Amino acid sequence: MDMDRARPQLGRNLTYGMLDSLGRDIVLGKYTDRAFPTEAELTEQHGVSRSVTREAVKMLTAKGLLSARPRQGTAVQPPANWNLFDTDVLRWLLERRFSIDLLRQFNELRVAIEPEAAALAAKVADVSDLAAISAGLERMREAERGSDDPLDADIAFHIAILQATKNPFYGQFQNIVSTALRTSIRFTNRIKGRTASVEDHAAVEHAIARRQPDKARKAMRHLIGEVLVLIDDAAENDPKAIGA
Amino acid sequence: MDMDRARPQLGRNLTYGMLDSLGRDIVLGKYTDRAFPTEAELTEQHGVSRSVTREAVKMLTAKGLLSARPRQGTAVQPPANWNLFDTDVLRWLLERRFSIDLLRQFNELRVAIEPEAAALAAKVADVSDLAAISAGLERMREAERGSDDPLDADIAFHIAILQATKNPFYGQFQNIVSTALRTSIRFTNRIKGRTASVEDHAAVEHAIARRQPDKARKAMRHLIGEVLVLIDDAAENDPKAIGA
DNA sequence: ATAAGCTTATTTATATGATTTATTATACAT
DNA sequence: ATGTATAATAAATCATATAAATAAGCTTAT
Repeated sequence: MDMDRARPQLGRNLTYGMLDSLGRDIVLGKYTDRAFPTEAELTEQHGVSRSVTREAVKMLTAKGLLSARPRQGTAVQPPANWNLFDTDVLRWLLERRFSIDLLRQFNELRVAIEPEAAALAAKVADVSDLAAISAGLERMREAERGSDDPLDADIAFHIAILQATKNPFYGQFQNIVSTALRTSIRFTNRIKGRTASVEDHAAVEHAIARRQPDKARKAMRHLIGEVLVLIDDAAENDPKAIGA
Repeated sequence: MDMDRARPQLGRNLTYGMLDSLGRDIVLGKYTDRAFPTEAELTEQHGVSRSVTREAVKMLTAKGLLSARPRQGTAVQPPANWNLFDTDVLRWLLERRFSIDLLRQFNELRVAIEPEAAALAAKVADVSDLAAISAGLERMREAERGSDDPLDADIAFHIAILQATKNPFYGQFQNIVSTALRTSIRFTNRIKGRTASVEDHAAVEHAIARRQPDKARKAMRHLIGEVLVLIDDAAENDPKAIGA
């Protein structure tokens, strides 16, 4: 009846293991057509104590996935209430059956955030910020020659720009962009031998270093626009969800 | 030594009351120069059970404000780890000693998100979306005549556009924008008799209804640009934090 | 018939004690 | 110095008991 004991290795401890397990199940839609288990049932199914169950449920509540009321039980919240900017939630979403729709929607967000971040960076970046951005670009060049990891380099570049804005709201997207890029890499790599265009990235870096906000914005917009085109093409060629 | 018993009226129950109380304290910086209490100390100080304490701490952990490890205790995470897109966290931040800096930074985010949302809406909004946007605008007109609440109307308009994008990542900003606008209203109203320009909002609505993404983007950008100018002026005239 | 009030069953919420595990500082030995 | 055992500490876990909230059904007065 159970066989689903929490696996501590998935998290720091039982609570985190259960958090991860339940989070995945919820996002996978396991409970769309049936009631979410009661506290007592969860406890039995996972073979843990009530404390562990309750604390995992409370964390999922804090992330917007669940709500609990006496007598009524615990219920999955509508997806609109889920906090997509929580890296756990975002990771669960991206790791489930891969959805090209979600990837497109995420990049529709990037095309808003990152060009504006580049423009801001061009205004307020200090020398160490500029150094970090240049370093990211340099890593991309090295990756092209095979001596660095292309994904890590790409991420480092985008992260450095978000950091350079000195705006904590843009800073938030560091984790979010990292998570999303890391999880969607299998897909992006499949599209073609495609390594991200170093030229396009260099144009962004150049504009920021020269303190040209408008140019930086346009260059970044072009760069992410390319990704969106790529995604739309892929969606046409292979309309069904891609990959696994 | 304590006198700080949790007040259930602040939340649905003791746990939520404690969540709110601790969240405020953390954001206020109460623990920047001293260690965060241990589980046992929190329990005693707030006059609640360990269950309540642990569950509140777990929720704050899920929101990025705390982390707990055996032997080391529970510690406040650096602000960069806080999930600013969690409405609780955002509300705590905005409700503490008011910071005009935070308001500016938030509107630097809006100037990225909302113009792009308007452009997207111009592309994909359906009739009911357009109706909701028009309804928001109409409410603003009514508010101008005194027969509706200006803040609610303004929020409804912006929310409707985010909703119309059909993109869940933009949808997330509905709660965030609502929270921020609602909390910063005291400030914005103080700047001048200032009601938001209905004309500027009408331009956005018009462009979306006519399916003109570029015009919609520009109109929205102009609108929020005005707010930023307002904030920067206020910051110059009164460089110190405003309000309370 | 209908609405208000009462009862009951169910589920989360709270409290508390005991035990276990993870971590780190310290003492000790090599 | 470097590694190893030990002790101390705080969270993590388990177990159990009691309280509070509330949905649903039942009763009763009108």
